[in-house]
Amino acid sequence: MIYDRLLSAAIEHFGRHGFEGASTRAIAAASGTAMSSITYHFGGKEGLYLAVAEHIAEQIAARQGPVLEIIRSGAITTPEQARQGLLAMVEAFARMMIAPESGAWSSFIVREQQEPTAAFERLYDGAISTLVETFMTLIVIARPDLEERQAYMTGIFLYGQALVLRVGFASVCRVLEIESIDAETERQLLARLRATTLSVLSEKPE
Amino acid sequence: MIYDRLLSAAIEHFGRHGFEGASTRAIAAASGTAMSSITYHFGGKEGLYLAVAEHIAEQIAARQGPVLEIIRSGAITTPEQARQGLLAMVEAFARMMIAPESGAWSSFIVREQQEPTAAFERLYDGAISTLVETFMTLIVIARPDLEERQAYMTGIFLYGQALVLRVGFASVCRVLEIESIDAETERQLLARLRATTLSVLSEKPE
DNA sequence: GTCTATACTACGATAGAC
DNA sequence: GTCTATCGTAGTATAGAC
Repeated sequence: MIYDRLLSAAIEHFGRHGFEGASTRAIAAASGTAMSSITYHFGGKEGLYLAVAEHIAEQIAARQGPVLEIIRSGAITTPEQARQGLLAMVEAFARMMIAPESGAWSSFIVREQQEPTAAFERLYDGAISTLVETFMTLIVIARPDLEERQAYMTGIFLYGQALVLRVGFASVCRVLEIESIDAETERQLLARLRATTLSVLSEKPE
Repeated sequence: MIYDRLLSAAIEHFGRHGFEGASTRAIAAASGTAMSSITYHFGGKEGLYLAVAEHIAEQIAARQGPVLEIIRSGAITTPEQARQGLLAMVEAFARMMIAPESGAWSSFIVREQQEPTAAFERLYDGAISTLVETFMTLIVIARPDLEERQAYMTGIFLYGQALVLRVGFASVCRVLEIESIDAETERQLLARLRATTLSVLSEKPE
């Protein structure tokens, strides 16, 4: 119980302020417990940080799991089937980027991408790798005109479109003149993302 | 002289570790001077942080300035002209994302996007706003079939494609099985980015 | 298991010598 | 202008009471 409260407070604090920026005292206080509980349950600040990474990986795997399930069960072979699978994955990813609940996760991961620590291994092996591999398998099928490496690069750019919704959040809000992403804006964003994704996937060689 | 050394060390430290994570002692040591020099020149840690934001904004403005100059001088009116302008801007931005020298800048900006402080105002007003406004003007011209808001969203996604090269750096390297982005990979990435950007800009309504 | 008390380190700010 | 010395605060870790 205190274990869980510590973990969820830690996600918030580490996500918002980074490893150095977050304070174990503040995390303990937010959990209504003493700082030494962190030592008892996680062995210290670093142990807590790694536990957060593992928890995030599990949550992502759980959220993206259903989509992956559908895709993998379907025995996808045609470019059109692959396109539909990719659309579903991009949309699920974009929804996660938009959801305020996952804000701390995204920040946590983004920090780790730029300055990877041991936590990045857990994130990548626990969740990201599965996503990326499925995605890359599909895009190779969807774009048979491209070499494998070129197809991977295309996949990276497709992911980037969704990523910007979180990583460029402050600028996105300024451009659209909003404070946060409301339901209508989200609908429009997803519709537009669908359109741009489709046009990239249907891109004709010049 | 010491002023410049402090500033450049600060960019590196703040970019890598964030505001709380960076230590004034470490920055001073890296500059070969005493910590109190920071107080003298910048008034304190926060003053130094803001000075870094301003410096980054200037650097970006200087780097992206030439492209903006060309675009604005050309009196762009046709969709085809706008497409060429957008391609140039996206490419310039992607080059900046790939360049290792700008790694600290990007990290600095990304942090500010997710948890904006007073430094974000300086970044946005000093550099980002000009870029974004030019970009959005062009995309409205390039995609006359879209409403303005839809066009803006499309522009956001286009930027995201380049952004992922920095923000998802660790994953990009894993997918492409490289340690860092070499010249040949950079060439391929830019070529692919050009193709996906073009297909988004030429997207036909269904 | 959880809390209190304490030890120890590192931080940023500041005063004062040069 | 730059450095040294020092202060107060906040950080993590740890020992020990309950």
